Amino acid sequence: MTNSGNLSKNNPRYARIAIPAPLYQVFDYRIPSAMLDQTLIPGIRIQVPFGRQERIGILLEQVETPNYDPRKIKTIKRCLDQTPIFDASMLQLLNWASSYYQYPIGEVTHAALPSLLRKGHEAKIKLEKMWRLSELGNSLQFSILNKAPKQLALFHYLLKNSAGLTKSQLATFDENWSYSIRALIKKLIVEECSYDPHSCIDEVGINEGDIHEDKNEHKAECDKNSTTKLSPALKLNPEQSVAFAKIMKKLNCFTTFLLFGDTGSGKTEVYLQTINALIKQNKQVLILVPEIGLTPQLIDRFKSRFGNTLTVNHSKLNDSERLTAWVLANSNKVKVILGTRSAVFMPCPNLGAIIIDEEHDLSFKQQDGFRYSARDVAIRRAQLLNIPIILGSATPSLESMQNCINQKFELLRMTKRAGQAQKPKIHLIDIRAIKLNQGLSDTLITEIKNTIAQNKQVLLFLNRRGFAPTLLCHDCGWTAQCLRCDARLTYHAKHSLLRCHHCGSEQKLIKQCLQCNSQDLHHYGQGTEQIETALKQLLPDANISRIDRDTTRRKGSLDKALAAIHSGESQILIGTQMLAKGHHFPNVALVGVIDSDQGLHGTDFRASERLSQLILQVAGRAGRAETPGQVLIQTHHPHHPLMQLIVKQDYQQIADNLLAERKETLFPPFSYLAILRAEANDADAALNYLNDVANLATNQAQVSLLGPMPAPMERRAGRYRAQLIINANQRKQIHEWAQANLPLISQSKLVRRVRWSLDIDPQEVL
DNA sequence: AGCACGCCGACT
DNA sequence: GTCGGCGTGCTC
Repeated sequence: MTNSGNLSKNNPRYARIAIPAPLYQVFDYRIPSAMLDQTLIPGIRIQVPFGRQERIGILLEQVETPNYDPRKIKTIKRCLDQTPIFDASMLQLLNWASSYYQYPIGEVTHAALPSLLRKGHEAKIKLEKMWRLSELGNSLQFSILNKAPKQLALFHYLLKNSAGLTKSQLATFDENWSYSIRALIKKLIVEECSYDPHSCIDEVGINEGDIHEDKNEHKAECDKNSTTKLSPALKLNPEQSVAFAKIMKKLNCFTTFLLFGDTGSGKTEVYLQTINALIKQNKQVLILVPEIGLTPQLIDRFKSRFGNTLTVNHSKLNDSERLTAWVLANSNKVKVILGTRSAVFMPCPNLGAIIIDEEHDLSFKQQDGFRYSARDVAIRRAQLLNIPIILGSATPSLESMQNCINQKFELLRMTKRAGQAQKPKIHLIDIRAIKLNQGLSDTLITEIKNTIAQNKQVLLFLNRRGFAPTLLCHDCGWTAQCLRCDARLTYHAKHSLLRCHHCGSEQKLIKQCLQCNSQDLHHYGQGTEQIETALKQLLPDANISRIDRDTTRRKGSLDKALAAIHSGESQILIGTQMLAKGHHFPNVALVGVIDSDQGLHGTDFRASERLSQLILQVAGRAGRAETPGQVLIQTHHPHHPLMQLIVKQDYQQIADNLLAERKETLFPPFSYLAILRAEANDADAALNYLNDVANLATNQAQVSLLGPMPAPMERRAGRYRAQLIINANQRKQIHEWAQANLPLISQSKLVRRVRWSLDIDPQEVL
């Protein structure tokens, strides 16, 4: 593939470049003679003229014969890198992803980089900003600061630390440091500085201690696995030991493990010890967790174990923090790379294993643009590098379960709770024909009271925020609908609003029916806000925390609420799935699922799978420490077979049943899907476009097409949506069909009127 | 995607 | 007469 070395110097050489543009092709450029002596290694960034603009692309390879009229070929403007920003295996991975997900290679390479690198920033990081006294400041009489005690104190502190102080050092000295510093800078007493740029991190590696304030801890971790300040490994129970031993046997070859471990069985400890083993071999480990699961708690747990050999890739990092994380991972000094979906593309020059926690989680699939599955890309990455990958879950996806049956994955099963904890007991509350108190049955209310009386916490789960999902006119039956979506508006009592949860639009609460002017408007159904209100009436003395998107919108409010829960200040927690994932609440003894029936009649073929995963996950929040837990599920379908299996907490059986169903109906994992979606401003454009594609598409691959049909919620945010489902027995057929028809899809004469997307292995068939 | 070109309607 | 609406075409 890379033939740069083999070409004779006399032949004209062309650079084949991936350019970020929604175009399914690569672009060839002439290499200027000045660059001909340089070794242009694939994977470097190159700036080129593109149309009337300039763009930064990635060199894929050098070729002797361009795929374009040589007279029209333009010349490279400049190289941005000496050493490749993507190594050979990463380029291979990106090429694979581009063809697998049928997405332009230039966009794929673009998506795999932090934004500063996309914009042409050097692949190095500036060291942390620091402040020190200026020459003037050093020769100063303090007396002129007598009227500003804070500034004076800071001045003395800086005088003692002539080399300068970092943001965090200053912040520990005085939390309002930035005001004082700014004032001192204005007076020319203090100047900004940073370390010598030559000691910047580059591909050679970081200069120990320069980045992290805590030099000792960093050194300790880098030199030897001295565990001075770091928490020690826990003792593994027999099941954990077996799993760990099986992983250890395959450290040097590609194996996909499915660590199917019930809640509390100690999956994380298996990860941690695996990581430790690899660090001892000087290898790196990449860990991906769901978006919602990358909590401060989890980060702390990893930090306390691996100290500064860790880099984290939050969704909340800013551009330069992202670049720092990227450079650190690339430097190979950082051994543990922890992140969400996009971290699957983090550079790891010495990667020894990949871990995907909660592998069934939806957030591993990107839902717009480049619609990749980080889990599947990670498996491919592990395969290319010939290293093991561990997928962990208490409720694995049916795809992964089937892959174990097919022996594509190696199953590691853990059923015992680690430590003292016992499995919670799950009971159903049959709420058919039962009078409910704002959605709550008497049984549930009584148990809530009992639990808090015993000084234990209660967690109530309802996957619907707001006060009530429906506002209905009692006289004529009219309901408040969103003007831009085919959806009802949700009543939010606190702000007296009607909100659309699909497009975000909101309006003041109306007092009169818009159809018959009646004032007899009622709200129906319950949301988390209503449950909170109801419980405040029922238990006026209880401390209640509600956690959903409405209460955690402001930065830091989630952390605050979680802190109140951990301190025991809150006795009752009400939340949506935000609360169900990733958190440990050791003192929760009762989990209540207020409405379990939503998922039973979903339109998506994965609705049952998702429902059982979610309920079992919520149930797992109960009784994690020595407190035995109880789970109560309110349902109208107590005899539904799925509900019965959920009570038994038998996910294996649930999966077997659902797999049998999928086999019968030929849905994934027994077939493969792609969806061509389209949306447009007028009602017919999207359907017309999809009809055009469906009618003109070549079908050598013999796929079956379902539709075109309107999307289940046809209108959303004022746009009409439609979809065409492509279904086949073999993965290959999907790709053949997509490849053959992509020109038609992207260039149909009706395409200008729509926005379209092709989704390979869609997760939501909506 | 971005950007320019070009062709039509409604303004100072 | 020009400003600017967005339909169309192109990017090595």
